[in-house]
Amino acid sequence: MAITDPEKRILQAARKVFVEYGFVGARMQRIADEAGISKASLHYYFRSKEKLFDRIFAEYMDRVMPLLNTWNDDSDDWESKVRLFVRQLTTIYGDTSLHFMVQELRRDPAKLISRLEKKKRGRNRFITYYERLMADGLVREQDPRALAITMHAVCAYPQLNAPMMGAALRMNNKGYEAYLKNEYTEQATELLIRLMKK
Amino acid sequence: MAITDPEKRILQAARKVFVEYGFVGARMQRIADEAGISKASLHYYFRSKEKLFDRIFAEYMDRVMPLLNTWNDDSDDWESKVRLFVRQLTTIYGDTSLHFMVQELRRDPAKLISRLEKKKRGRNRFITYYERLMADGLVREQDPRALAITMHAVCAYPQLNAPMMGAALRMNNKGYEAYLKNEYTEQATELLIRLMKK
DNA sequence: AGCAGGGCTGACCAAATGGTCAAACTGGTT
DNA sequence: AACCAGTTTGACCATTTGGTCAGCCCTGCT
Repeated sequence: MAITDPEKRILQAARKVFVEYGFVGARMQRIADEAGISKASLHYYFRSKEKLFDRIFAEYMDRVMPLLNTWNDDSDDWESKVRLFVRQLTTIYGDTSLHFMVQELRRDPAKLISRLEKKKRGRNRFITYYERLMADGLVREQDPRALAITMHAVCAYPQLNAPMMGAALRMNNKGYEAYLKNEYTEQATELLIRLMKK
Repeated sequence: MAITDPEKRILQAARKVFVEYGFVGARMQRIADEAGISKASLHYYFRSKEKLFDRIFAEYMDRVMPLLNTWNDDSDDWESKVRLFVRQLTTIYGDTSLHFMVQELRRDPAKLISRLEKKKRGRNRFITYYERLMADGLVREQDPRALAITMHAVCAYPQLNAPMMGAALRMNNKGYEAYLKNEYTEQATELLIRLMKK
């Protein structure tokens, strides 16, 4: 609790509370407490719950969206590219609390759309890239869309639905988390590469 | 709006409202309206919001849980087994509103645990099955846990995070949904089978 | 008709919650 | 000291929401 800019303290508190409880479940009082100020002060800095939420949500959005469009690189070494991509996806999806975004996106899809239209220029880069690789005969012929979905699914889902998958594998919280971090990511990467290999 | 058992009408209304808004966002008044009765009547049948919610949640849980343990069959024809499994997963995950369960499970993981302990007898059946197949040299050698996760991920995620993936693929709602139903499921099945083949 | 009991509801309540406001406090400037 | 602008807050408000309750209505029984 260092003496820092109140606005930053508020944002940090809001992040925490919104991610944990979602927009509907979050309480302004709680955010104020967490930031160490009064609720009135909170409203002094951010006029409304909605305004504050939008700020937080946009933040997360801007961090995740680029991942849907990566793959600028045009090199032929797609294998290490996949490795890098998976590493990025899992880490960002992990500490970015994807579940928060999924939840809020469902509550108000308009938010995504408006924020998305701007960046929607051109086709998905992974797809373009993979099509090029196919044309050059470097990878297996298949619908790159299914591949794209699979990549994201394999990285995101185990974290998104951790309680269920952990239970299915008969692991407790710690064990499942450890498995994800220590073994699964590596295994998933290999699976994905195998899917693309000719 | 046929004249049916009020309790059934309530349950149906509750299902709809809880799934759409989640426990925190759901309103008892709304459920009552949807069921065509007064809020007081609603409380007459189900003492509290929590009690009503538990009933609904348990319902969904009982429908999804078996999927985590399928694979009774011991035949060697694992390929058609995979095909069947994927079909089941996608349909049940689809109309069962997996997002609802994921959301509520995160809100109160204890609910899963208590309801899970009962069925937690023995190991995961898919894993046991796959280990047998490996021992018999019928499939590729690999950690079946990663495979189990991948299967669920590939079936659930595209529906769970539809807005994001749809956007990533530059499709509108309808288009994305159509793609999932008409092509993706098939492609995903083939991907999974290819992952297991020797 | 009278009555009993379950189903159903309008009116009501207490608590929670997002938001407002006038007043107090702070540090810097003249 | 007087003043000013930006910051902070306790007290307060209107609304929403889960839940309660006394009583009405309906049906079947005597």
